Amino acid sequence: MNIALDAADKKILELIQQDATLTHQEIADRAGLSSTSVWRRIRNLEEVGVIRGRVALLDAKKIGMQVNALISVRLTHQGLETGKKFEEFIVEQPEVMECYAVVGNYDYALIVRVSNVERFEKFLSGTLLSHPAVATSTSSFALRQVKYTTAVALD
Amino acid sequence: MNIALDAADKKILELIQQDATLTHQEIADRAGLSSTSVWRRIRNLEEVGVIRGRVALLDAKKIGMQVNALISVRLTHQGLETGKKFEEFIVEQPEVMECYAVVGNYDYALIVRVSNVERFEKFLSGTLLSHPAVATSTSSFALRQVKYTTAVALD
DNA sequence: GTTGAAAGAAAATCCCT
DNA sequence: AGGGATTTTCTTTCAAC
Repeated sequence: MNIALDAADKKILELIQQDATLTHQEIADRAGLSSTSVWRRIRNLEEVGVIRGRVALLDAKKIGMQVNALISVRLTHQGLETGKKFEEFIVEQPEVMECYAVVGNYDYALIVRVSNVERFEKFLSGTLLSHPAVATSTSSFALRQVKYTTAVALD
Repeated sequence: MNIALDAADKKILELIQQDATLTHQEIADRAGLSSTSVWRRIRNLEEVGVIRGRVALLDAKKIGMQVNALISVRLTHQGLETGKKFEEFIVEQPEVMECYAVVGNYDYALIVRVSNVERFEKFLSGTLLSHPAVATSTSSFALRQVKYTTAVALD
């Protein structure tokens, strides 16, 4: 399950986590490798699934998706079946960017992104709270996104 | 500030948010455009900053970054100066994937990713709680990442 | 002003040592 | 693992709508 990375792999991953448009040659120069070697290593990292994919990141504000909400959800029952149903439902909701199963006062933490407060209200009462597995929820709006990175630190 | 997108732009963005390795020709085929047109539109979307960049996403579990923590932070003072210092500090911490300024019982919500619980403990007491602006914090570990997407829904 | 076809440049991929 | 040929893709140009 756990894949070992050498220093060259880590360097490559650090670079492409920040900028996936770098050419193999640019990566090779910065990592002290040949471009063929970079190509082969990236191919391997993709094959074993360390690299899940490459995506374009958008500036959500610039396209009018300005509301970021943090929601805590408590389910009606904590059994496996209820959780499974809820999770399948969550994965299908385009407004939900992230969902974490947690323990404690609530069962799930969600990060939701919508264009405005009306849409949020619609998502909350029309979608989330309408789901039979959901008992209660607590929402708060993010005033600002102080930091957002997809790059995990490789230590 | 807010940039208007037509149907073709939205289709292109939807596709490259899911997979940035698609060629212009593949995008063109799926969006009903020519590859030149796709190229020009993507270039414009980059210039106006709608596309912030392209990055490689990794499978954090496979490289041993298995601990995902959600942390609520309350500052000692809610003045601008304290907040600014804290935010500058947070941006520099590689363990912090996301940070949101919120209102309510606490001031910031953090998502932190580290390799193991020892590293988390080190980050929490050695880094976060050692910062003079931090008054209190509440942490919970994510049992599971149910959903994680970087793709915002364009409606 | 926006489109698409086709040429030219650049990069990715594969082969061979 | 690296150098170089081949293939694919990206970028630019230019003519048409």
